[in-house]
Amino acid sequence: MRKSKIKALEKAGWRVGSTEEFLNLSEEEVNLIALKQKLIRLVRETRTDLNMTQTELAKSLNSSQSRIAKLEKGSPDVTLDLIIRALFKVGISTKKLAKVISSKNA
Amino acid sequence: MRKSKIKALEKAGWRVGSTEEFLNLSEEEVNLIALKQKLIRLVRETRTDLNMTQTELAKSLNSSQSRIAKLEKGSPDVTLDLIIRALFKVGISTKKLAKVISSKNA
DNA sequence: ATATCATATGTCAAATCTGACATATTGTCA
DNA sequence: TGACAATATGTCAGATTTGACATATGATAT
Repeated sequence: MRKSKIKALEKAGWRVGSTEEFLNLSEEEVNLIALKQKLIRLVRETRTDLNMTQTELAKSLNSSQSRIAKLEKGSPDVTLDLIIRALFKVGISTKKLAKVISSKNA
Repeated sequence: MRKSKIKALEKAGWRVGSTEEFLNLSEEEVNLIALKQKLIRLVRETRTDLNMTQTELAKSLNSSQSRIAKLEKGSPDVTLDLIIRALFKVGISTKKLAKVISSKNA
């Protein structure tokens, strides 16, 4: 965004900044969200590769289809704990896990 | 198995770690616990390397010293989310994170 | 089009986790 | 020894996450 435009917007009463700033997200929260996104993608990819349904994965985790759907959709109330348990359940190794974590976001 | 059950059993004198089979801990729960242990170690190591106190780390995370103490002691009620946020707060990169995750337990 | 299976969305009570606080323990100085 | 800082432990009310359920939407057959 052009500086002149930013100034103009600020004059009009807008606060111009990054999305993170707007949402008041701290650095480690941003990093955590990015990490979750990578892992969530991996859950869905791996699950579908195994021709497994959300319902099947849910049952094996003593969870429910709706929760897995929320997980894969990135619902903010899903913990990293559940994501990681799902990953282990679909057979992801710590090595693969590490690889994905250190990879750049798509 | 629920954490509350594990806690109850431990209070009653059982050692959970060594009686996995009897307690019917599933594979992904065991893996999750092992993963947490690795990361917990990394939190303490990195924090002390930075000459940072638990109180200081807690404040920067809007948490409390007692929670960080529990985290570093491996209290079962501490989520992976909090552990990872702590790691990012002490400056761990995703690369380093990945390295530790794929490393063997000491 | 309709039957069927998979996924998405909304709600909620119960389970779990949280920061806060008090207090105890440990370590480290003089 | 005692004072002091750091860490550990216990408790708890409030906040968040959970599985469960109902239901909607989507996808894919026949």
